[in-house]
Amino acid sequence: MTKASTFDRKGRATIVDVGRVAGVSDATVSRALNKPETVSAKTRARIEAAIAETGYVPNPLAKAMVSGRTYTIGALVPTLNHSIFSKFLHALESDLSDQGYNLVVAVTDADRDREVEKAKKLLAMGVEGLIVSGLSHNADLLREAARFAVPLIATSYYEPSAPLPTIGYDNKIVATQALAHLTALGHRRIAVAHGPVAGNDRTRSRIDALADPGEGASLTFYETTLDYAGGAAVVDRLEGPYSALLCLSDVLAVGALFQLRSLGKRVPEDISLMGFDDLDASQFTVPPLSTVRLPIQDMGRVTARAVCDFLDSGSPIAPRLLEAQVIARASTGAVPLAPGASDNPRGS
Amino acid sequence: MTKASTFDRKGRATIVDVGRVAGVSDATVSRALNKPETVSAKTRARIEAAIAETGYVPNPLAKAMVSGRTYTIGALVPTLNHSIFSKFLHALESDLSDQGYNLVVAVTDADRDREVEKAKKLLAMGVEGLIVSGLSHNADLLREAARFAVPLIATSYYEPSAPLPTIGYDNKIVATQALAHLTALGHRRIAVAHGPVAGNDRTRSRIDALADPGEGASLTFYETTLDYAGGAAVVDRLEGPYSALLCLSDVLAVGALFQLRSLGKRVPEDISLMGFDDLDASQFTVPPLSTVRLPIQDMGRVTARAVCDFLDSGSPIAPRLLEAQVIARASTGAVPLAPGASDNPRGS
DNA sequence: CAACGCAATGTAGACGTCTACATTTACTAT
DNA sequence: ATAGTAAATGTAGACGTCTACATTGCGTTG
Repeated sequence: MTKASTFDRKGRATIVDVGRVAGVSDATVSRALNKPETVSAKTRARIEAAIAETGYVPNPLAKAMVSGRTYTIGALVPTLNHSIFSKFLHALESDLSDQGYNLVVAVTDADRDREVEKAKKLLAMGVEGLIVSGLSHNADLLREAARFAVPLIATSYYEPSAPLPTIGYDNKIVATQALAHLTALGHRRIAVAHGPVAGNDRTRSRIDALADPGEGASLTFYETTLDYAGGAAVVDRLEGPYSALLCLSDVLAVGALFQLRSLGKRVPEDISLMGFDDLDASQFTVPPLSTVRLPIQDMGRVTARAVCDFLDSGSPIAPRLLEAQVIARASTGAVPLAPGASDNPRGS
Repeated sequence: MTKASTFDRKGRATIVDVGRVAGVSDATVSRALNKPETVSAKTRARIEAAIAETGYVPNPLAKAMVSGRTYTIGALVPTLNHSIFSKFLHALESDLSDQGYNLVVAVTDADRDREVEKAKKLLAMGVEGLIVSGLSHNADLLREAARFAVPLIATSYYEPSAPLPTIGYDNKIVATQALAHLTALGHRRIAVAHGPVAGNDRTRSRIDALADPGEGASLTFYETTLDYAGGAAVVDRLEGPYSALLCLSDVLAVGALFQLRSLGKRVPEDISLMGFDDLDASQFTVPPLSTVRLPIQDMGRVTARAVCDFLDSGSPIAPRLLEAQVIARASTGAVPLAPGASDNPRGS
């Protein structure tokens, strides 16, 4: 009943106030809180009453200061508007949380300078680990992480020789898998749509992997903006008798699909369409989209485990390759028998 | 050049070590760091050298402990897999960051108990503010926030009489706006698809607002899962001659659209289709989706400002109504003249 | 040259919690 | 009863940084 009025030096009661009220020392209160079995039941009861009376709540900062731990991990992502990243964060948060860690999120807008800037903020607030996307970063990022002696992990990428541990898929292999799906269906003349290369090493690698397609295939690349409109735009720019359009992102593929259909092209009869990422929407488009499912969930899980293991027991963080999987749906099919017979009335 | 070897009591050099090397007291080092103008240029130079030599990096925890501030805000969202939430967080993070705050994210999976649980974790790590979605919460949530004397804001909701400040749109008004768009086009028999009501007060309010539609309109409600498949499923369950399908989420509408098209129904000739949220994809579907654009970006901005203003200058957090906007696109049209005359040959 | 004022730096203790070690208490076994 | 022991609690100081106040030193002014 006694209001906390006697304790509000700056408002909050401390462990010492609790001790005073309960008639014990602050050490005993601390023990009652952290190792209840070491304090007698009677005393514990008195302390609990005192806590209730004073409205004591532990000061997280003091605790962190003593333990030197914040149980906080920082993640830097280019954007939250792409489901690939939000899914990753979802999985990451889930697992970190299970292991008692919190997740701080910072958005970089794919800008390397902003990335370092925000990384510094995160470090200054005490994150114990830093997770970034991809491999191309401002050199200061590595330096800062090292200065603060905080582990730094790159995701969405697998490159064992990188200067920092990478956890993700191998973008080259993945691109090759997608291409293989198309060539196996007989496609040779293939258009490839992709988002901006600048500052996006994942896109870069995928393209590189396709540079020498083999199998007598010939690829033509179309760069565009990474959104539905970009996918649609590529369809308008398409030249030549492609039998397949490979989009290095499902967002592009869905955009392209809508545009193809509104132009009256049939998928896959006129042109096969393949995406990348396996968005939620991709299995519900008409026709359902063939795509490559990236191991995003796994990536979140594995990354979370790796950081936590490192922080909890010092096990070093090893690079880790995760496998992607081609999902063949109805948007890809065999090459039309008469390849030259492409008569499309006033198309595009 | 001298390695940090003399300072690694537990690894890191402290301000005291720097002082020792520079031949000054720790207070002077602290000042050199925080109010450089109060220390002579000569000393400052020596201190900087000492910092470089020792590899000193400030301990965020000690700093936070003294200042009593963490500059960290916690956000609890049901999921990160829905772009409505990730967009909100994107905007929120952006603005918080501009004002010098960090954002900790926790996912609740729309489970109230998990919500409190995670809220406690966030409070225990020292967040200075808590942001949640919607109005229905475990009672402990309010209590805990109060115990820690941390402001708690509900978003995606506007309800000035709520026990906590709300920043968002009025779900009833918004639903009414959508319905008005359809009735203005002459629709009277309307199917309404919505996600699970349990634990989702936003959906609840929208439905309530439609309970008494007026205008001689008659609505039938279909509950389904909140994903593309759910939207598609509703189409299959539809009974009766509806002239319009109103989906209380664009995800449902897009799912429904795909399904309608694969059944050969024309939109909007056979049935008008309206969504809710204005997803990125919604303007690129075929036909583009009429929808209600929710002020998500604004909500992030306004919420961020409100918390920061409160923390920085104590201005109380006031409820705030944000306006939604009907976006009329091609998926909605006038009611067909001969409502019964629906003869479409295997379309698409 | 004394007195003053200001700039630069040092001293000391606070912030709230934890913990190694010391002390007290109570009980058991002889 | 008495030493011995284990359980319960207290004492003191550490964690790293900040800051109010005290001190030092120097230059200016009359």
